[in-house]
Amino acid sequence: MSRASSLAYDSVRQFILDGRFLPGERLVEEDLAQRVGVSRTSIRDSLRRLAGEGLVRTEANRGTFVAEMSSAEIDEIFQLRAVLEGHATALAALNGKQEHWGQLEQKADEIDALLDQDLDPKAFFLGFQASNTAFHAILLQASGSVRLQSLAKSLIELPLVTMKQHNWPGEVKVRRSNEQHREIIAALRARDPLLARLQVQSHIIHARPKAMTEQPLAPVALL
Amino acid sequence: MSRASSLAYDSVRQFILDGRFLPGERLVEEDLAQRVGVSRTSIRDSLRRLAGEGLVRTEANRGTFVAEMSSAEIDEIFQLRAVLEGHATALAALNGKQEHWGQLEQKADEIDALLDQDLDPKAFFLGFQASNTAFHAILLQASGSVRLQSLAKSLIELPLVTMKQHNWPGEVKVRRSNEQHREIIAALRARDPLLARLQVQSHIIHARPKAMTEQPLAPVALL
DNA sequence: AGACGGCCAACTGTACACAATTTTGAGCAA
DNA sequence: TTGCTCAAAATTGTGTACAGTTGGCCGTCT
Repeated sequence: MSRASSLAYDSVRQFILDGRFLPGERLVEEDLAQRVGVSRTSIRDSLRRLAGEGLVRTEANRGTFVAEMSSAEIDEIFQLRAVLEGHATALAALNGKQEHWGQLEQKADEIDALLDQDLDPKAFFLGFQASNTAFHAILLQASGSVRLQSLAKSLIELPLVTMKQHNWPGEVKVRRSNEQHREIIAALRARDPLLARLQVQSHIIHARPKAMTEQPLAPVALL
Repeated sequence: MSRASSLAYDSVRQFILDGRFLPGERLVEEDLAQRVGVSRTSIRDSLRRLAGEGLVRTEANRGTFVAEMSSAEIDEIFQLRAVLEGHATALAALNGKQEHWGQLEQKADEIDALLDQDLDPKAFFLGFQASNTAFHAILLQASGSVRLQSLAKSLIELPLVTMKQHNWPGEVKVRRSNEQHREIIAALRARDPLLARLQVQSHIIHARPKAMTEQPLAPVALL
């Protein structure tokens, strides 16, 4: 599982995250093989891995397709994120190091800088998403639990595949979101696992995309 | 991914869960291929899937090995289970159907029956483990969240690989454990998500294997 | 026209052969 | 004995050929 195989994995993954293949679209092995420049073997390898992460869905003898997610499933995933990242944050409050708090603050600063900079919406959103994802990644790292980290990371990127078309947070929401980041950092500095967990849960539930459909979302049952 | 491939997956998985391959042991692809009676291709396929579940660990160009877990990691997994199954139970309290409560009760009855039956320890343990796993599987099903279900299921079986040698719950513990099962069912019937969550968390934390090493376990940070 | 059935094309599933890499161990020198 | 070198053996990684399955197309029958 070396050069060709990881190249295939990275490429196909990127194709999906880029939106070059849309949810529900069929991924033809030979086609991918030619695009990436490796053999079908390596492509199949990567599709198995991606299926494990939930980014694609494979049907026996019929092919593999980019995962589609209903808004109900996306909501489900955000609730799971709230649970897992909440736990991670509680652990971080207990085990995290000073350096982590600094890194978190840096990401929050980056987001504030973006807000002052007034870029065009697309560039702004991309920048925000990068810093925001990094913030949550650091949070997970600070928990000290590798398994928790990998579980949550794959959950975080799942909705991005489908949400690309819809969700576009306004500037106000980003401001409020970053204030929450500051509050989370404060709770971590105070080594208060309960408060930190609650704030992260609230932060994530707040961030879930609403009104993708007209149906009201299921009530949140976190505590 | 049909006949040969799923046969390979099921077989290798069983080999590991049976203890025919011990933690840390190397899994040679051709060897497995001969045992199962399929080609290396299908075996490789199954190893990729198992790696995704965390049951094996693959090193580039060096082979794949049955996952080894330190007692710290196992403890970590039990805490994650407490978080995830706790959440699942809260959802079950809200969304579960009457039929689920009946199924749960049936599993609890099975365990009580085992206790009255006084079998030899080995048979007893196997029976208990089957019913107990089924109980938790039903709980997850009742949550109505497929994703949560699959995440938790893979977490549940991870420690079994390593714990096979060590953990052997005494009869008293099983009795207490099944009382907790009854309490969980009662909370579900009362449709009380908070109580149900707390009881499941307590139940799982209680069940985690202690004293595999002499070191004290990390404190639990659930709420 | 519509339903049925069989053939063909496209694609996935499986096996195998060859390339690349790692491990083993024999031979040799200090 | 210990440590080193290097080549052979073992094992994984990759490409390709072939087998099996699926789904659509087209002709036939009612």
